[in-house]
Amino acid sequence: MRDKLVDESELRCPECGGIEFFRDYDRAEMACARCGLVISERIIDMGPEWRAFDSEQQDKKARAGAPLTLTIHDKGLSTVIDWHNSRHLKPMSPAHRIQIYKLKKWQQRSRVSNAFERNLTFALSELDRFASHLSLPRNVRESAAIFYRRMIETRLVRGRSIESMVAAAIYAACRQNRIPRTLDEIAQAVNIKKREIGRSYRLLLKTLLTKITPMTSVNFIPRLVNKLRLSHEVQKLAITILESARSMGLTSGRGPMGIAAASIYIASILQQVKCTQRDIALSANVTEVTIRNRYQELMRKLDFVVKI
DNA sequence: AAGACGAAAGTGGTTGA
DNA sequence: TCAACAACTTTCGTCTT
Repeated sequence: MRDKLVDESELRCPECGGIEFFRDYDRAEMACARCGLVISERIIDMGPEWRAFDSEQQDKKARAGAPLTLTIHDKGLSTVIDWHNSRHLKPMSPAHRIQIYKLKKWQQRSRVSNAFERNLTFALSELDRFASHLSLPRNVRESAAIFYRRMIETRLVRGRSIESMVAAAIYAACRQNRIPRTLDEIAQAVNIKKREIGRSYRLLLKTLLTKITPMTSVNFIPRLVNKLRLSHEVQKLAITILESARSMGLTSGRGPMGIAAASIYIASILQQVKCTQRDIALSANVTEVTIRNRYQELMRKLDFVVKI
């Protein structure tokens, strides 16, 4: 299958500047149609053929179905019996119609028959709701779904609230994907006590033997910088400060947000950008006092590292 | 007057017996 | 389960720009 000429409007071949590409799904490559340069490997085609230019193609369009996803309990693969008739066939008799309707009902029941499926169905809809609240990207939702599936498989969810386990899965997925969300934010979005999510999260790590590298304060910097509308230079400097602070062991045992906030504060001073402790404290959800304390610790020990 | 500073008391979570 | 503990917050008076 190497016959698709696609037009990736914003993509250009770095070799010849061509704008048309072959997609080779068998080898998962994309190549320039003019010079043959392989642009990218590992393209994934999970989408159906959405385009249709005439009525004939419109009819053919259904050949692929919706994208495969782990956030629907059967990965979106189940058969759904349509209650309406296809327009290619002759109209159904009323008796036939009733038969089809019953068939549909039982088929739907069997889809979510066992406890596993029922649990998953509910949990994944909750997951989607929570993830929307937190405006999390697709990939985080998918890995949260994977976590949750594994949690059910190891019987971790039994006897515990589905919501808190879903929240723990989301928290784990955020950390795994380096999308910084604090426990506080998640607790607020899902309306569950922070303590409970934390407990579920620890359980998740222990039972699934998952290694998730601890969230470092560096992960919070881009978000804070963005929130405060600071320049990229400030961000780079703040990260440098943070890295040297960490290498000197100044970050252990401290709240990551406080340290991130303090290094941004220092960076903004060094860059001579006006930014008050108050503003940063507000964006970082810590107090000015905490920023001050961290900031002074950092300045005391780092003054010879960061030269003005 | 706004922002920064720092002392002191209070709060909520963790740890270890 | 409980006390000790560290980190962090709240509050408020004072200093600096």
